[in-house]
Amino acid sequence: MNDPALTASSHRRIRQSNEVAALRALHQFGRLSRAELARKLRLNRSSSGHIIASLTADGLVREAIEDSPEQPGYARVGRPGIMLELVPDAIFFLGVEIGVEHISTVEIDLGTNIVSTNVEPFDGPSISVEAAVDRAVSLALQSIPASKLERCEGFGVSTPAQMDKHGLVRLAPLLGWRNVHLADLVRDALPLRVPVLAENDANAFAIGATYGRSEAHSGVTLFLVMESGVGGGIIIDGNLFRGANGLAGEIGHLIVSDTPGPRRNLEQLIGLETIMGEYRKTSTLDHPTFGNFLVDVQDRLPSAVSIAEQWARALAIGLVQACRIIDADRIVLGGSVAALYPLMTARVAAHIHATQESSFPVPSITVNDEGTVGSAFGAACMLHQRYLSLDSQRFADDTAELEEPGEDEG
Amino acid sequence: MNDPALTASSHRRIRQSNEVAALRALHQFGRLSRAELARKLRLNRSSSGHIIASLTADGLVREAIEDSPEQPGYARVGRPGIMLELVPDAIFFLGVEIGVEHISTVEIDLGTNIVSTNVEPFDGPSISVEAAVDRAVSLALQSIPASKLERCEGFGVSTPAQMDKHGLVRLAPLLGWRNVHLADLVRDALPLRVPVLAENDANAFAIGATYGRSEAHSGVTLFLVMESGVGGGIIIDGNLFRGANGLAGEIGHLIVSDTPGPRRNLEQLIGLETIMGEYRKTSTLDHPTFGNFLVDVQDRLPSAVSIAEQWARALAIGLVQACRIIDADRIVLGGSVAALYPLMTARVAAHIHATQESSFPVPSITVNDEGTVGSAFGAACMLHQRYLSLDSQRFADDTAELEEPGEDEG
DNA sequence: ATTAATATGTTGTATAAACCTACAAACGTT
DNA sequence: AACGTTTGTAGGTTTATACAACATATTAAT
Repeated sequence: MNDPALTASSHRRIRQSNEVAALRALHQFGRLSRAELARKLRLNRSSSGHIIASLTADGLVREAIEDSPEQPGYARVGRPGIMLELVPDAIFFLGVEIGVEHISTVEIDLGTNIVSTNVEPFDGPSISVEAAVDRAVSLALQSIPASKLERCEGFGVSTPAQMDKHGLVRLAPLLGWRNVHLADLVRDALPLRVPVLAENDANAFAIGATYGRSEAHSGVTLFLVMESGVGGGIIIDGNLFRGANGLAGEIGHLIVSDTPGPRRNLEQLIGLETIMGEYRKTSTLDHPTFGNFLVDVQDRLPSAVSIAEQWARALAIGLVQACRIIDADRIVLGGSVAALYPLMTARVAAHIHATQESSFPVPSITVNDEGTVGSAFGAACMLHQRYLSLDSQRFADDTAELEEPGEDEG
Repeated sequence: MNDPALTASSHRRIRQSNEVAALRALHQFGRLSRAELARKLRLNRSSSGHIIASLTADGLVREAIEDSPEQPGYARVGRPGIMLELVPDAIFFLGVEIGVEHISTVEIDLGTNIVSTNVEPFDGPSISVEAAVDRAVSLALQSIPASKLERCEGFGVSTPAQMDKHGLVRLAPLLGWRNVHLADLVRDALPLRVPVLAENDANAFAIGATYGRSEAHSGVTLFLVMESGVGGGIIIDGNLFRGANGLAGEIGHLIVSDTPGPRRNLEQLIGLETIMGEYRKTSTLDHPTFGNFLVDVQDRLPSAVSIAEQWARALAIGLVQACRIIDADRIVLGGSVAALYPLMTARVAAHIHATQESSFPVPSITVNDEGTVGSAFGAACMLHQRYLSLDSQRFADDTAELEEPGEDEG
């Protein structure tokens, strides 16, 4: 009906917007004085003081105790400012990943530090959505004392599924779901009333890997998660780019084969499945693992190197193709297969140069070192991000919560 | 230094933001009463009145004379509102396209109506940047009376080049340019001090084809310009997505060949050059034109149909590849080759379905019917868009214009 | 050690712009 | 003609920022 960018700013909204900006600045820069904040926000010093007073009253911000390591950069003159910081345990957010083989949960605080994690084996395909949601919710809440629950300010879910931005799952082939409103199910299963967001696991991973990172704050980052499947996500200026149907960055389904024969997509060429399939043919071990493969590659065992070389080539082609379309300046590799990249950096670079025209820029490629809870962490970060935005529930109280179902474009 | 999204809203900014929102709403919806505007902007009716008064005083908005065609939809009750509209000739914007073979210029008014156009033959490769800029500027200004000049509020340039968002051309292979600051050159060549923006021609075309269109106001549109070369642009929620280096959407360099032999990119498969090359081999005419080819395809001449079929297949593969990455919900085809699409709609759709997995959504495909000045028009639209934003020069007067060179990420 | 210089945090006042309420005006309906 | 409904406008209120002034804390200089 009306564009989000079109809504006007009322009086309350100014303060809200500025409080949010202050919180974001504190999150991004860690510690700031009121005066520094005022400069960053192009705000008067006194206004900055008022905003901080309000945030302090809410328990979100406090004056840091004197242990600042005294930046050695430049000797500052004049009265030193009182450093301010977010109060980490003022509130917290939960993220869960409902995977195919496990459920992971993460609790993060206002400083996006991981407070605790849980992982539990899980047989996704054999379990109904409702049961999966129940398991996920109880696992996430099990280590949270009841007294702390009310400080929860958001619950994020990530799962390998195509879903729209409202959390309506169109299709989750690996879990056998179809047309279920995951976000609503989680909302109903929760014993608290907090914002709930659901997102594709690769997208969530991408958010988690970039959220708060100052490098990712501007520019285009392509995130690749390589496990059995190959998923991906795109972060533009620090925000997830979902595309029209949440499928943006689903790079695993790119067609890469330029070999004769059946058409093969990137997932079939660089996924764990394929690597291990090839490796098993040549390995002398009974039950070769991916770790064995990495060692063999490192030892330059020809059979393993050959597999890795194929992988490097397919990866390079896939990345070049993707960059022709989104022109990323940063590529981040994640998932267990990413461990192969450091051994093949030069070969991947060579294939990239061989594949694309020389006038095109080459993006930087890095490996993400998050643990196994990356996707759940990203889901939690989504709610942190939401909290530090004008959509925050912090401001939902006064607005009359006008019900407008189906307002968005279908 | 500080993120754009991080700057706070001061007092002036609120009004500015609301004036901008009002102008945008009027541009988007054409005519609105004060009360309608207030509802759209979620603003109080009286505030809406104040904002309109201010805009009217500036000569940008006026009360429409009584000729509204009286929407027959629903009989409205109560006092009818006074319709407001933008004053089209309050200000104007100029756009020029410095092409390889011609220079085109467009003048648009505040309502983004085309007021006048000029086209002039031009031999790009043989002419220096400075001379090209001079020619472009004088052609754009030649039909503008001096008295009107001061109402110019922006000048846009489009040209086939890789350039950053500041208008610094990295490389323009077709024109032989390298590392020239096109926007600065144009700024210096202009006898007026107005905002100047430069953009890649395909990107500009994409803006022009979607700007103001309500369909494009949300969602992801992939725009394809098919001439001798094949360029492209991506519009996300009504805004151009440039990527890290302005190369986003440069789909012509996608690798599509899955045939054995040399690797071929999309441009080499669906560009005018290729089609005509193949067509010349089979045509009985002395100097076959693309028009002849279209007729032959329409007449189902086997040789022509075969060429078109190859084209349809390559196009389908390219589009599917692109959608795997950006998940577009709308594809717009432009350039002279786009005329082939209506004859091949079914074949393209068939190839799309054959190429991608059935679970993926199929974007809608349409043909853009802009004239030859599309790219220059888009360049002008960029400045219209800028004028209707908080970056508008309208607001630059009071702010102290603090010079901060090199502030952006390098 | 005292003074000057500089930057910070706080306070009180001014101002801008939105909100709210009320009311006259303009139109359709009864 | 009376009534209900919606619009546009005017006066008063609210709120959050800007501005100016001042006390405070620290470094540099005399």
